[in-house]
Amino acid sequence: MLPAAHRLRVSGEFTLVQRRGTRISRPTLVVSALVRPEEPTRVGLTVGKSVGNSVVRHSVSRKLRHLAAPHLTELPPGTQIVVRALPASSSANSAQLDTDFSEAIAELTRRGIKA
RNA sequence: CGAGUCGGCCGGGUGAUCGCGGCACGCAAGUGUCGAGGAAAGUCCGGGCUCCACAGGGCAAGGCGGUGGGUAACGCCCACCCGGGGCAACCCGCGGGACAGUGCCACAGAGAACAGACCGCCAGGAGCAAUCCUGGUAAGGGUGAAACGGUGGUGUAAGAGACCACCAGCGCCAUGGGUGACCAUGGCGGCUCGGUAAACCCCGCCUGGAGCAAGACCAAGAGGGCCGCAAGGCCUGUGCGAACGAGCUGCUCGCUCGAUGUUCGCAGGUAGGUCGCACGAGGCUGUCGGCAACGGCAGUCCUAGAUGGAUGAUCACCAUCGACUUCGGUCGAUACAGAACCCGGCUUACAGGCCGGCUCGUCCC
RNA sequence: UGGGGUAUGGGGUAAUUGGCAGCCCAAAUGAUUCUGAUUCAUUUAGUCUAGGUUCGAGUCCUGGUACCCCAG
Repeated sequence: MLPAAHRLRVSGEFTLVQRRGTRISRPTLVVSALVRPEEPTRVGLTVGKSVGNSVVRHSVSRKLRHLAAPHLTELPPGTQIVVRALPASSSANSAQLDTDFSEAIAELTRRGIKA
């Protein structure tokens, strides 16, 4: 699970990462990332209304938040990540979400992340 | 045993490892402990709480609507009354007023609201006849959701509450019962008056406005400042523009304030932290009062508090359901749904299961 | 959190005292043509949902569902 220090909180930071960052998409989610070396590594989640009702959205965001924790150390320091959940994620179990997220992170490190 | 009806309850369980949020202890590492619901939902009513407003008069606007009780309050709940449905248990009802006034009742039909006469029936007259004219009548026919009492008789040219008996309905009176809505019995009256107020309306009762992003405090602040490394966000001074009025939170009268002014808009938007914020119309148990809703008393318990927003992941065993089965098991699934200031209700969603009351039918003793 | 609105065939839209649910496009069938387009004729299909008031409801009332908008 993510401690509070590693969460993205401010609305402006979300738009910044999603607009300027590198973007990788998988069937269940879209990952945007941006390196800002002076910041701690942080992750933010966006789970829209199209995913499902409140119970489904919370369950998806809990799974994603749990999955993000082990990847924090592999990333370059100061990486800002925004994970946007797509409607397909409502029916996916956590194993599928894990493979999608890990692939996305691997793709990001291979391609390199914008600064 | 079958069919039905009403009500209450549960909402997967146990354990292990790794994590998240609050609180307590600790210098720290960490340890301990607590951590979603019956609807947390929809936001449809009612209240607490907070701020604003509150000299007064008038007019609007909205809501509610049998009676009695419960409650902090309610449009909620309980009991009863009345009307309708059901063999019954029981269910349903925005259930005041149509003699205050206005409006509407399509089509059909002669006629749809101070009744009226198409066919018909009867009498008189005209005519060779078919038929026509005048008058009486409203029993029968037909139309309609609805046609100005029903059945039987007396009566009559034919008929008719014209008269009589019974019944229905309306009004009044008396007696009895009930706190009351109302009910029962008896008598009298004229003989009989449509529906719609979830149409306008009338009557009675109730309602100041906004909402925890309410609101309070701390910090800082004068041509700038605060938070942030930054991107960016914020506070006010100030500037520009518009109006001449503004306030009394619907309108108006009236009153008060105001040109060094007031209001609105734009530059320029809801926050850095703390509190509010988890002990409350609170839960459980017992007992007493009450048909019940509910209330009194005693004992006992403390039970989420986030702010991009905490409940997740993996595994084992069991439970329930489904599919397959070589009957050993294997595989899959586990409803509706997630607290955001807090309570009381209503409404809606819900896999599956448990318990109880009552009614009807059949059989047996 | 507070407030407002909409829902009518597949799509877009009418319907006022409450009295036969229309119109355009689309679709289907047929005719015209050697074939297609155009044109003509015909047809299918609808009041978001559950109740209530009324003789009668798209319209009035209540609850619900979905969507949209406004303010903070």
